Amino acid sequence: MSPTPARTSRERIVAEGLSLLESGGLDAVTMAAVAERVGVKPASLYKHVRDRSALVGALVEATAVAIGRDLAADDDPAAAPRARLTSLAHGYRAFATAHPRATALLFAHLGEGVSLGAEPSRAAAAPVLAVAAALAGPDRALPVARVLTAFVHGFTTMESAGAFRLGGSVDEAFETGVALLADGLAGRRGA
Amino acid sequence: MSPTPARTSRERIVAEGLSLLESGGLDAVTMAAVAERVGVKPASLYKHVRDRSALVGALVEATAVAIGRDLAADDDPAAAPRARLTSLAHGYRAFATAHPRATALLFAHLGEGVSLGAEPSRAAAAPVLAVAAALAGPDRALPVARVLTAFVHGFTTMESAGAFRLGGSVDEAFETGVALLADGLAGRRGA
DNA sequence: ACCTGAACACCGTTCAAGT
DNA sequence: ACCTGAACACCGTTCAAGT
Repeated sequence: MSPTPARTSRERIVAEGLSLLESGGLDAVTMAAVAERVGVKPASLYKHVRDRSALVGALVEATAVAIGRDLAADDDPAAAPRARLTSLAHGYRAFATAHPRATALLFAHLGEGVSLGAEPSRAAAAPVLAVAAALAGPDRALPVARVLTAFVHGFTTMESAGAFRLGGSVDEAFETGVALLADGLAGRRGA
Repeated sequence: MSPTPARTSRERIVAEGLSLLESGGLDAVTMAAVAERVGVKPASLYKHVRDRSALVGALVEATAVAIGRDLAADDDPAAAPRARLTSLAHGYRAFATAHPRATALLFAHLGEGVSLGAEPSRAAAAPVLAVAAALAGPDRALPVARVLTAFVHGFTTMESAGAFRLGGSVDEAFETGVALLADGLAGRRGA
């Protein structure tokens, strides 16, 4: 008579999906594996999630919100713009080191129709836009934010994919990038 | 008596795999789909390729060689370093526009063991290293090349994933990035 | 209202059997 | 020496039946 209460939740499903993603890559995020982790049969997941691509979309969404929260928490609007840039870059890299697969997925082609929702997208972008505005002024904030995100995302993606195999210090390369962009912005400010 | 001659080849398989990759994403690169394209049954592919992950590895390898060739062909060692950087950045972006899925795969986690061979990796990196050396000197070439690749790869990955949705000119953002990096390098040259 | 077992289509892979 | 059909394990998904 009484309808059975939910034995799992979308939150648990997303949490276990993220865990599987980091431990085994996207291929390991299987409806069967997620179901087993949350203690339910595969078919039951469809009561909580439309299908597997919606689940992957939810993983990306959760990741966007998390990185946005981390970066916003680390940002100090009262600090010097260059210090804010350094902190932002280090924060993104730290997040990418902790969650490499999820971070790589942030800007990947998912299914044809699948794309990040407007709100999570805004949450992730806000801290970068704020720092870019401080560095380059409000009317140059958007292109500068895109450049900063591209560098920091590209670098960390390559790093966690194991692309830097010619020796040398990867940390030094990252600092070089941050410094070059900061110097470029400083040079332009007077121009 | 006479053994049957091969009805397909690794080259055709790779070519059709790349075509499927660009038209439908990595999920569309199915042993069945590739086999049908090359006119053979799925099981026969295993005479030419170890398994699906080796096939994907071959797609990445072919892409690395192709982009290395394109970038090297466009580079003019006699040109001014800044012009060479601009040409390199535009060349990478043009390649990524023509082959977005393959370019994104260049620095993706593939299977656990799977990683790009040394030779294709070197072929792809060589033109970037050459331009970086011209811009920053031989002893700073490696970190600078990493920074340039990170920006250009990150930007084009985000662009083809449809990440730039806040309006504004994406072209302008790309030029901003190239100019910032060039300015940063120019400023540092005297330091 | 959620969970399950059974079923289906599809995919990667192997292998004995063909030529 | 390469190709094929048959077979197997696995995966995503649906749905009628349970509680």
